[in-house]
Amino acid sequence: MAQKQTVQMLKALGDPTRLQIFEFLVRCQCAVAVDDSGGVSVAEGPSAGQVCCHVTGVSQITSSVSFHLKELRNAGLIAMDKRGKNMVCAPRKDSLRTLADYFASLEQSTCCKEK
Amino acid sequence: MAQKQTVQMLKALGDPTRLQIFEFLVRCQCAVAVDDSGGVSVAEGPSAGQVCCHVTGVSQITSSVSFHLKELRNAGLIAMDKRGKNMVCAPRKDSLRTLADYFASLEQSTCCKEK
DNA sequence: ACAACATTTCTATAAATATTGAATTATTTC
DNA sequence: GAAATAATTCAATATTTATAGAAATGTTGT
Repeated sequence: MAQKQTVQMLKALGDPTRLQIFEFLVRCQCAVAVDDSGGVSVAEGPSAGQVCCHVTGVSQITSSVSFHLKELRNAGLIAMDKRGKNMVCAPRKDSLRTLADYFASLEQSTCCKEK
Repeated sequence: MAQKQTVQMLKALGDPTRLQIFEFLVRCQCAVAVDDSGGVSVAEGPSAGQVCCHVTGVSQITSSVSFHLKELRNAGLIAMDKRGKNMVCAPRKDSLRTLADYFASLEQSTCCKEK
């Protein structure tokens, strides 16, 4: 893979707010599965508004969350689909795999095994 | 692990110059192993000067490389040992393991397997 | 068409970060 | 002890990035 894209992903996650958002989206894929409110399905993931409410627990500027979500999408870390008024967000599994593999292979390439 | 430290590592690697430096250090642990010049041992890793020369291939401001190396060290990604006039740098394996595990576990926690 | 809602875009501001060269510190060698 | 070398610190600048609120866009329901 191009190094440029790796940098983009790492930079996107190298911000506390964005990592929080991203982790929420990943975890939420599970949490929402048992949510019977019907508002959000597992396949869909939470809306930007839900992400927004979650970030600080109480209030959060929507435009700020919008900005960070766009950064995550531009880095290829999440997918965003428009569903009516809402913007439905979900993590991209391939990006997680890419990053996990990247660090695993770096770990392998270190010949010097001790300490 | 603390989320704060994860962010710090990702931010440090989310810069093209630093990722280049870091990858060089990781690869060099192998490359140097077969180097018979005797100048650098496997256990030691390359010096900051060698890193400096490598980054752009030809010339690179030393203070800039020094800055980036410090960032990598502060993030816990590399170790730096003073050896006479030189600063010997080597990647920290535990950090690679930590990051590989982090993304692997995130990948696992996504219930929604399809797509 | 109008009102309510969700999200994005715009504009301005503040804060963090990268880059550069000069000056400084520390170490080796003569 | 002085010169040479390696690396860091310092100070100035340029660039990028995050934050915030207002305005604009687009969608739903009446």
